Amino acid sequence: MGKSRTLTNSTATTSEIKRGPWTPQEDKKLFAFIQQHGHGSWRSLPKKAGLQRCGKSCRLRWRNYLNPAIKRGNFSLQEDQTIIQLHALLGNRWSAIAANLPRRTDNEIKNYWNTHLKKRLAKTGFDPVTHKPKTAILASANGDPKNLSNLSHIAQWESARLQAEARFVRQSKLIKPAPPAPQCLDFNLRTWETLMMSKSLAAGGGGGDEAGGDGRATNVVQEVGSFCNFDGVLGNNGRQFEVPKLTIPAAPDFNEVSEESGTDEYGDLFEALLLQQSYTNTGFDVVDAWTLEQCNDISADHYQNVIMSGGLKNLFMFR
DNA sequence: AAGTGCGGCAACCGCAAAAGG
DNA sequence: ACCTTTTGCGGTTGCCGCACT
Repeated sequence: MGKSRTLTNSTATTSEIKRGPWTPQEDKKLFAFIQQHGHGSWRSLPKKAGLQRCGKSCRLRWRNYLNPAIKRGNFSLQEDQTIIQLHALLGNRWSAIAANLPRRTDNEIKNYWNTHLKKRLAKTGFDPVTHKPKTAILASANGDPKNLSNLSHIAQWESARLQAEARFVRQSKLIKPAPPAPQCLDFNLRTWETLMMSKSLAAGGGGGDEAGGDGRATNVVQEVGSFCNFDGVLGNNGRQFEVPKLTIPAAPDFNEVSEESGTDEYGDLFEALLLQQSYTNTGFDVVDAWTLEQCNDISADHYQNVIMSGGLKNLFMFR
């Protein structure tokens, strides 16, 4: 730390080793040399290639920039999701994450995480380290009984996460492509639970304020109702439970809502959807995946309604 | 037009693990 | 078994360019 790159170019003491940004000429030399001879020993490469760099610097430059096998440029939505999912499982093990993203380097993924994804998670109310909803963390910290449902969701998430992690380790040992794993943790189940919770609250004769004291659960039901239709029954590995199948009403004019719209009025919801998509695909047996294709079928009107009522995000955050 | 602040990213550093002698 | 060298990894820094004032 603190060890500065002010060393850069300033200390002639370290012989003639150059540091700092690479010039096109240097890139050309390194590239041509490796194309012709391979890199061999990195330590001896600079001399052979006529570069005044240390081997380590050459290696880094090749690995993160010059190597034609690497892909540069914008990350796709799929890649975003993969990174978020794998980070939830692996933490800051960038090389392991990179191994699952063909042609991407660990350095690039690390930078992308730190500059984009971390912020996106934080913005949508998730802790970028634990991947848990911040509100849930707070609730567990103050032991508020009104937020017990949060705790059960956290436990559910954590349990599933650990299973997924164990699975990941097993699969790594077997060196086999990872098949989808059978653990139910999906949007529909949570939606269902939220619905059930709300119904029981309603049946208990409470008004809206019974739901966590702020009427939110009732709002959630209303929003789910305005937003989706429920049907379908499914089983899960012998344990039967009935879970509503989520379908999104089709609407034609959703094109105006896109990822690129960024900071428009749909931005928050869009990010929540992206996040939801990321978590629901964490290698679990997703009953009815909430795909972006489905998102594209949501009408702008629905979006606006939900945004204005301000509750959907809370649903995503397991309220 | 100039100054300032901020975000993104390339590159560096130190440490750990692996490989070689 | 030990030591040295090489490679890999993750955290951090600082330059550069863009946006804003």
